[in-house]
Amino acid sequence: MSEARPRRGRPRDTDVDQRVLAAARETIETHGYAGLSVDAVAERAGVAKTTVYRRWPGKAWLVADLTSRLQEEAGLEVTGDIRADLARHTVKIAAGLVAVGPALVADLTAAMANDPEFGATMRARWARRRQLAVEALDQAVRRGEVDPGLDPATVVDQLVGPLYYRLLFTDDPLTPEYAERLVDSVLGPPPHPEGPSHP
Amino acid sequence: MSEARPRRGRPRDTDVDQRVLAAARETIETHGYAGLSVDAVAERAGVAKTTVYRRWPGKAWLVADLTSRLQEEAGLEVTGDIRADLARHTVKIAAGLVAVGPALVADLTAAMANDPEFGATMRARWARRRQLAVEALDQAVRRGEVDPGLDPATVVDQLVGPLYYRLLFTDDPLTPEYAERLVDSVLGPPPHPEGPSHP
Amino acid sequence: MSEARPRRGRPRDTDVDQRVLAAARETIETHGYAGLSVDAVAERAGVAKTTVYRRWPGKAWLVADLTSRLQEEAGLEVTGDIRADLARHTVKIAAGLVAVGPALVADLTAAMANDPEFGATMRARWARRRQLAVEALDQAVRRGEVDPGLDPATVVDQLVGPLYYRLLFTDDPLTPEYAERLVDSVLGPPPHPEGPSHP
Amino acid sequence: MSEARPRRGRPRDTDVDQRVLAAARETIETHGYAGLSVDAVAERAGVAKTTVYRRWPGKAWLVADLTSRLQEEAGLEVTGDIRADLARHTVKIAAGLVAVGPALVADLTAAMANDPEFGATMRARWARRRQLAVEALDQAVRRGEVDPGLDPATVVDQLVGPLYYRLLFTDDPLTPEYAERLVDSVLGPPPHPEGPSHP
DNA sequence: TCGTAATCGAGACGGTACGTCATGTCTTGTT
DNA sequence: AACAAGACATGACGTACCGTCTCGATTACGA
Repeated sequence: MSEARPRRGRPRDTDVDQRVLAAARETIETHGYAGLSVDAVAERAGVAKTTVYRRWPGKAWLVADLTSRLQEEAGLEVTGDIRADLARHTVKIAAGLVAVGPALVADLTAAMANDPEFGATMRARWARRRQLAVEALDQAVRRGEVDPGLDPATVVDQLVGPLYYRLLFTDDPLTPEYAERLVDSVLGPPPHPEGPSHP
Repeated sequence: MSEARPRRGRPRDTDVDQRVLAAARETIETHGYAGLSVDAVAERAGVAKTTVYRRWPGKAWLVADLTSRLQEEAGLEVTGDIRADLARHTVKIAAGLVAVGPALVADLTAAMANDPEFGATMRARWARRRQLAVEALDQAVRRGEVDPGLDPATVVDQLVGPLYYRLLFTDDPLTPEYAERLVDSVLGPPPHPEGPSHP
Repeated sequence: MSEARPRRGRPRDTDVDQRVLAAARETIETHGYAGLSVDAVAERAGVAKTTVYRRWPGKAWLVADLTSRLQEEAGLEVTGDIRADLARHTVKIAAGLVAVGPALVADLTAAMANDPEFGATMRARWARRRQLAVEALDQAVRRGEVDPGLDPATVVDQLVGPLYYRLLFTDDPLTPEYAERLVDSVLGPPPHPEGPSHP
Repeated sequence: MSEARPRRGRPRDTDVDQRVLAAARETIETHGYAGLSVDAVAERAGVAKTTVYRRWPGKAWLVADLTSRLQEEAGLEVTGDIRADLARHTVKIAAGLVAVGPALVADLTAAMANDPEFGATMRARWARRRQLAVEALDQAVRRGEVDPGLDPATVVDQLVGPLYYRLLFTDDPLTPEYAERLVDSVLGPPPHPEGPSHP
């Protein structure tokens, strides 16, 4: 990736990325998302607009970068207990979405729909995460850990889709409990040590 | 509902709405969603821009109106067979979303997030539809038609949420089959009283 | 002028003119001249915009009407003492201009320049007043009352022109003293009973 | 005066000013003053509207700039013969006003009355010119070159005021002869040291 | 007394321009 | 090269007037 690069000329100021991203976050906090213009961010970061565009191809990419740092990495941990794994995963994603907030997500969505290249990139990024969850679930199905009638891809959509839906299209809060309820809803109620649902 | 108003002043030209909406639809079809400016729509409709703004507070409201007409009215029909009712409903919503297309949906989403008033209005509009489905499912639960462990609101989210999710965030197509699969996935496989498909 | 007119139909509401003009004056006082729109005036007068346009061909004509009522009729009184007559006349015009104010005058000026018909009408209206002054002065010249080298038309312009000039283009106030000074300046200093300027 | 500025950022395209002003002049010539919109000028100049607004705060300022270039610089030349100096000056101003035309002048006047800041700026600009003439005349008075009873400021108003008055409020033409007649009218007929025209 | 004609209130409508905002590119001089 | 500064093209936004129009509801006069 970083092949010896001869790197002629003045080297890049290393903390510019941080300053810009911080400025973006602060701008959103103080002036709301609507006030997030590249000009404003650059000025707040004490950086020229040119410098911003040298690092990110456009506003959408900058925002995408910002959001991916706001979310903790929602990598799926596979422990063998698929229900718990999915629950943790779903809760993490929900938390990430809440941290980022509806405005950012919505704007990125619009950018994805209007800029094909950006859309493809973002979709690919998320596809990987989704694929991991699907595979884990698929293996659990094969292991007989969950109802064999379930389609793994559909189930995963039914875990993640409602998160975005709630965030963007309803007034209801996106809580960890909600995320867990989603898991129970598709996988069926969890078995209890004492007194299972089907005695 | 409010047909009793005294009707003062010059009445609105009845087909202006139609002309504007038609012009908007045509503009999107020919120039893509990105080319949809209020100026362009007004000109194409043979109408003054001010006339457009008299009827719709802004571009977003016009587009929202347009989309709600592009979707067939996804009113939930209650027949007593909740599974079939929900399936039909979900398929309809999916078809509506496909008809409207990701770009429109995404942009409206962004508008909702940036204009609080618009967001509130749209959310309220959809909340009604959602409420109907929740209530129908709730009654089916009480009737014992479906698993009593299911939370109606969560289930409905798991039917509708994935539709938006697929449309906006994945490359996978949004088909009627997918919509039906969602129903089966949360409600469990359909019972086969008289002869299953593969006996 | 008012030839027997059959006067069919509903007669005009007699005090509408007054109400509209009053509303115009009030609007200027409270919202400044910039806020003087026909809509605003009509609303304030409790009158429909149509009604305004039925009486005045356009905004400029309304404003012209308003100004002519703000100025007291500056008809030239001829007493035989041309210097005193012109002084009184000039002072009256100055007072009228001050009462009307620069904004109104300026806007009427612009309207005159942009609407030929309106311009012609207004010019004709003032031409009469000007002609009277010129004739009075001309007779005084013939009577030997003033310097025979003076051109009456030029002198009158040098009395009235500076009034508009001061009002519109300088910061200096338009006082009665200034108006009188103008007369002295062109006609030479007034003769004194005891001790003339050239003993 | 301020040529010492560090010159940061991309320098302004030097001929943009020229192109815009030329476009404005041409637009007025072809489409009349009424057709002078900032949009039209910008397009004709091959320049973005924003670029116009970067240089001139608004339409009025642009037009004002244009007019000041249409008038040849009416700086007062002081030769010692005050009568000739003032005559030349007055003729120049008259010529400038004619070149600019009543419509422009009238509209600028209206702009001055409606936008206080613009008005103040324009008044200040002209005040300098006026002050110069007043001072020159004042010195001539002290030198005994003209009637000591004359008030310099009043006289200057009586030279310039009638020019505007004729241009804007009468149908009479604004000729050089008229301008010269104004001078004779206030200063008295010119002395004929060596042989008058009609002895 | 009843119809006819004009007035009035209300507000829709076409038209035109305004000034603003944000994106992303480009052009300087400076480090 | 990277960087700061800022000019520039582009394109849309929403607003404000103007003057015209189309309704329904009045209000007189004349047949």
